[in-house]
Amino acid sequence: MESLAEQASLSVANTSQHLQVLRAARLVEAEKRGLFVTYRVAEGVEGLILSLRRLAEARLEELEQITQAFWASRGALEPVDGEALLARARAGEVTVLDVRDALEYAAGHLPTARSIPLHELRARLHELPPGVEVIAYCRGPYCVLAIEAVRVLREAGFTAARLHSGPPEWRAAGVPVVASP
Amino acid sequence: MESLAEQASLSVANTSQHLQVLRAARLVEAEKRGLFVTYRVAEGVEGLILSLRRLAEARLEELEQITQAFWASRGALEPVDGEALLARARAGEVTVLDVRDALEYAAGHLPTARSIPLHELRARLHELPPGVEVIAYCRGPYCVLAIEAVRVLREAGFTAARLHSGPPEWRAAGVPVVASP
DNA sequence: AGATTATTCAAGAGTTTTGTTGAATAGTCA
DNA sequence: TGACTATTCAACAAAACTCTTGAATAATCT
Repeated sequence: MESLAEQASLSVANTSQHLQVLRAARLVEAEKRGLFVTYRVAEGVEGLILSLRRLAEARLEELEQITQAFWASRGALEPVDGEALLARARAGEVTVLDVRDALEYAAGHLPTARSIPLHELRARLHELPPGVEVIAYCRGPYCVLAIEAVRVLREAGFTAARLHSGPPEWRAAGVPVVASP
Repeated sequence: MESLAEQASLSVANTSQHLQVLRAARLVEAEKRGLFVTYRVAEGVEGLILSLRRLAEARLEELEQITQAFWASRGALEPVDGEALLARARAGEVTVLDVRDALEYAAGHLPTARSIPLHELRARLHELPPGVEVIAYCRGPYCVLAIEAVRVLREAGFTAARLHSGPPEWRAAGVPVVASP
């Protein structure tokens, strides 16, 4: 909650009110665990959001144009995808990097991924095996964290690329997404 | 447009404004044909609405309870479904009846259906072949026109039942839906 | 028990959305 | 061309939503 309010840059009270509304609408579920309350997006809601986005992509040509231009202007960040990635990661050929906040990583991430939030990346570059290609991801196609991460990694001499998709897409596609305790 | 404003019981100007907003959002398409403008829900939007409804049905148990109670209180209107209906209709064993407005019928209806808007039904009962079972439908599961139609038909001595689904569901399921010129 | 912390509640201000009214535009028919 | 009709525009009023502030509640720690 604390963390949600901060990420949305809203007051804590306002965030709480929003969550109450969403809870009354059964779109999120709350679980009280000691002093904290954990909120979870309800089953099926993520899928609807993805459907909505697909419709938007299908109908708004200018959206595609804008995002294309944006990505192009950020340098050639060719999207990488596919499940072969998992095998390559297990074999140590690539490092899969989750650059979202630690709490988001804990809530669900790719099995082989390690967590370094973007704002800590520059200071923790030494944790990455040198000379190994890095594949960074964040929340999905419209999240810019991984784009920035790739920039930082390339500046530091790494071969780096961005994974276009994120946890919501993987869950929808049946790709395993694990949570940390 | 005229007809949309009336059905929504909104002023014509207000209806026009809503449609302009929806058009700017690419959710509806407009086509000017002489003095009138024809509006059409854009491709894919109907599907999103169905997805949204499915989510609502899945998550809101009270919705199911309310609708069950409502239908039960309206008498035993067992829902009838399936494509065998089309065959039976072609064979003349049942009359399929569309009780929506004439314009809605024209925009798309079941191939074998004939149109009698609900408010004209009592006066046009004689058009129906006597002694033949009638299956009435309207806009879909949450539309009450067909429920009322069944009541009227039974009062008049017909064997009548309600088709639970409507054109949006059929289109999503690939059932043929035809339009009148 | 008392202090501390995370979350929720309640009242009010600011902003956005929705609706109304009356006039303007554009196409049709005589 | 001029009268007519369907639709849209523009300005304003009403309603709903969002956010802030300050206090209340509930669980934890010392």
